[in-house]
Amino acid sequence: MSRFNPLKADAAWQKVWEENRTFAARDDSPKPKSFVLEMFPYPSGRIHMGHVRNYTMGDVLARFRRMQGMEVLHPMGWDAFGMPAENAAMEKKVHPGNWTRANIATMKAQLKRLGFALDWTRELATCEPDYYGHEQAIFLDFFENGLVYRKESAVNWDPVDMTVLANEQVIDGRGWRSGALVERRKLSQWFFRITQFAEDLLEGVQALEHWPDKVKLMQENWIGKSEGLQFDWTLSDGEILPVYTTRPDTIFGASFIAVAADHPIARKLAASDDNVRAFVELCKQGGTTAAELETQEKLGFDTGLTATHPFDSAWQVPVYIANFVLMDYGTGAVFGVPAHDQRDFEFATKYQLPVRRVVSEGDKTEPEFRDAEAYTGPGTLVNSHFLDGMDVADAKRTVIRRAEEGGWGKGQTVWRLRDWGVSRQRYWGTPIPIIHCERCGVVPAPRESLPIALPEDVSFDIPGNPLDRHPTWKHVDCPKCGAPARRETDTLDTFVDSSWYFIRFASQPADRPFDKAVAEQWLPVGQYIGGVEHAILHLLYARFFTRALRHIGKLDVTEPFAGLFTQGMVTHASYYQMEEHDGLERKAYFEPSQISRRGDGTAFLTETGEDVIVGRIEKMSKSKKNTVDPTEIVDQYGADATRWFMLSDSPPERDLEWSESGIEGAWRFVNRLWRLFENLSEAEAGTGRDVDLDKRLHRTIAGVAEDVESLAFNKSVAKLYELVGAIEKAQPSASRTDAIRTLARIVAPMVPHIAEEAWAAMGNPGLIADAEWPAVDPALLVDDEVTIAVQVNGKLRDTLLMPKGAAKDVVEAAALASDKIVRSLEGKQPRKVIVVPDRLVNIVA
RNA sequence: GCGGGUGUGGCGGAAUGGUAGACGCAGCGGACUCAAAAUCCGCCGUUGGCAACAACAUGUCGGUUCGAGUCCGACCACCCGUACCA
Repeated sequence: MSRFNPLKADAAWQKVWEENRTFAARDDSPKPKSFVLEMFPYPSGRIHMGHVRNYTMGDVLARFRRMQGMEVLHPMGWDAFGMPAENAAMEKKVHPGNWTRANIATMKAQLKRLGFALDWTRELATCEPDYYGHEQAIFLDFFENGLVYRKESAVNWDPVDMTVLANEQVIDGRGWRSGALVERRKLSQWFFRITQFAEDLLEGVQALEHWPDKVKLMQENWIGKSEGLQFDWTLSDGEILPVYTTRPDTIFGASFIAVAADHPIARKLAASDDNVRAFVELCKQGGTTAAELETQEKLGFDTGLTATHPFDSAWQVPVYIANFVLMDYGTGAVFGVPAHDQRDFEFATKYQLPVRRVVSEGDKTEPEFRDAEAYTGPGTLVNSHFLDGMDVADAKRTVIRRAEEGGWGKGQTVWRLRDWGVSRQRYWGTPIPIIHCERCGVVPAPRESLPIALPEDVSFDIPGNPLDRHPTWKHVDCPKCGAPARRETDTLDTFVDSSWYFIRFASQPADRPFDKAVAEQWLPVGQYIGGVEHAILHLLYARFFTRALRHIGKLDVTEPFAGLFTQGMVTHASYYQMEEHDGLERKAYFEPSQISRRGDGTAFLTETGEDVIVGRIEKMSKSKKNTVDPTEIVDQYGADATRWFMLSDSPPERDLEWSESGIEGAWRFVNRLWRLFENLSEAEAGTGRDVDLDKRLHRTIAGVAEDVESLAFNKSVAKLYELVGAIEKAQPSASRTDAIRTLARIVAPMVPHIAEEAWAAMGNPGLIADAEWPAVDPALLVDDEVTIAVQVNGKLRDTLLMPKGAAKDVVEAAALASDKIVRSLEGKQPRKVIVVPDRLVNIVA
């Protein structure tokens, strides 16, 4: 008997699949269509275990759906634009394109090595003109339909690197790379009008049945709908100040007004008053990190202005400038009701402003507010003139109605969601197809000039955008008037690239982004699988794209992803020693391959014997050096064992801890399978039926199908272990032979190489990848005998083997006759006997 | 702070309100072997007991129920998201 040779089998079957184009999806197939998609990778260099887990899950589902008779689209591509390529260009002096394409080649080979059932004929890379050219066409479509616009917007500007930084790249107010103090700069930038679809995006996400609640909630919060009143206050200098509130009911609890430091009123005052200017400057200081905001003191500056209460012209409230008011939400001005808003309460306490109760809390109705915290709960309006006695909702409606009648305010919905700024001052991205002409202004690039390709001859020696300083690229004649003009040198946010790649996978004509009819055959994606880190931005942007495309009549799909699954991370312990660096303590990490563990859990460097600290179990990352290269594992154990381990043990939505013993267990299982398959082809088939084994087989077929359908791979793995154990123990019989032959098909989606090997060895024609999922005989799913638990006062005392469907009184009699039960009752009379048919008997005594 | 999730043996985890701990990993004992690897058989929550068995046990405390890991209420711990959103 030989051991399974994965190296040989993997390569052989991967070649067969490739030559037969087994996994190429046919647009014209008469079969029902299924689109299985995993989030495409960024080509960072090599694949990591997270990729392997993600793509294995999708692969099992894709192969399973094929076996169920569906035409499956399971494509792969590369999210190939982005910063790391430019960083590599700066550090290693390689062109971003060469670096990226070399990484793609490496990673593609690594993915192929795992035997994924991918349709490589549809492979795409977003950094190639035959992809981003079509993206430019979509940009022009959006532009023509008013979904794209340009506006001045503040950005984080790194004056040394001469580039715009994302918020995540600003650390303690300094650029992450240069360390220079970041400036807020106004730049003219391109925006997608995502807020136009805010309501629809919110309603749509709520209707997605096959999305995790967690992700739906995150999207809802991000869109952030709130309903309230925008209304005017007249200031003592005669200006009108619009204020937005979600609590118009508390209008009679108003204590002060606060405006943002960059509010026009504050700016106007700052121009003539040094004290105001000093305070405004103070507000701009301080970081924007979570920790700092939390501890930051609420600061206010009394402008000396007052505002007239809209319901009482004699009532004046002071107007402050405050550091906690945001200019870009609502109107940049709030009115403070300290009794019923915690933040207002803190502010009022600090500046000794009145705190007046206007909503009752239990039996507390008096206007004097003495509690240590604001009351934000429900109640009846008190001390509020005509609102007294109403509940909060009624009072809100009443105030909004009065404001609208009086012409000084109106009910308004405000969204947290902002329009999507897509301009990036970078080289390695999709050029924005726009030309700036001094005479004609902003002119879209002519369609026939697409794709507008990136120039290859660029340098990264000096900071700034290489496109902007390229000697010729940006100089172009205006398409309208022919005068010398300038190309837009900003490129698109890489999230734009990933907002429509799934459409391009479904249909990829050469002359346009996609064919409407063909794309609609496949879309929406039936099952989308990826990391939860994309729960908000990527998924929201993709949902915006399909809506925008539908809006302009290009594609009749609303939701891009009907089913979503967010898988957990692959984790591993990290190992480090503390070392001193420039007087600072820091961790120096070691790779797991350098480490040996002792029985007590401590660890040391294998080579030197030095102790190392065993750190947290956390996501595999290069910076923590706690990565395990999938390729080394595949080379050692084969693709099937690696895949099997990825599916075992941990529920897919939870983190999976990598372990050496885990992969060895998977390898053992692959060999157990192999022994069954190989002995079958050598030994003569048994005769006679083994009904228990038949039943177990059919239960497993049904159970595994159900588990795979719901992506509960750890459960299907457990069921397969049980079946294999039962087959191993069973005496030879026709049933056992059937079971082994069928087993190959049940495991095929998970361990496809050994399954093909077995399928061929058993003399079957064709490929197991094309075989049908085994049929379940429903008659074998029911048992004729059941084990019934017998409890006394809810505690298990005995079990009975009874025919299925036995009458209640028969079961009860059998239970009461049991020796163990008689003993447990200790002579007490049963007061009550509960019989659950085919399950249990509970005797209450 | 707010929102969400998780909490079960040494570990990963199973369990439509109905026999808690399936399955895997690790460990222990045995078989085979000159020996090892591989493989096979057995044991494996805690405590007491030779055993039969009993008691305890699903983060904590309470509740609903004939019966709770599962439902309800309060709390604790950890993880994730978010950031002064008026």
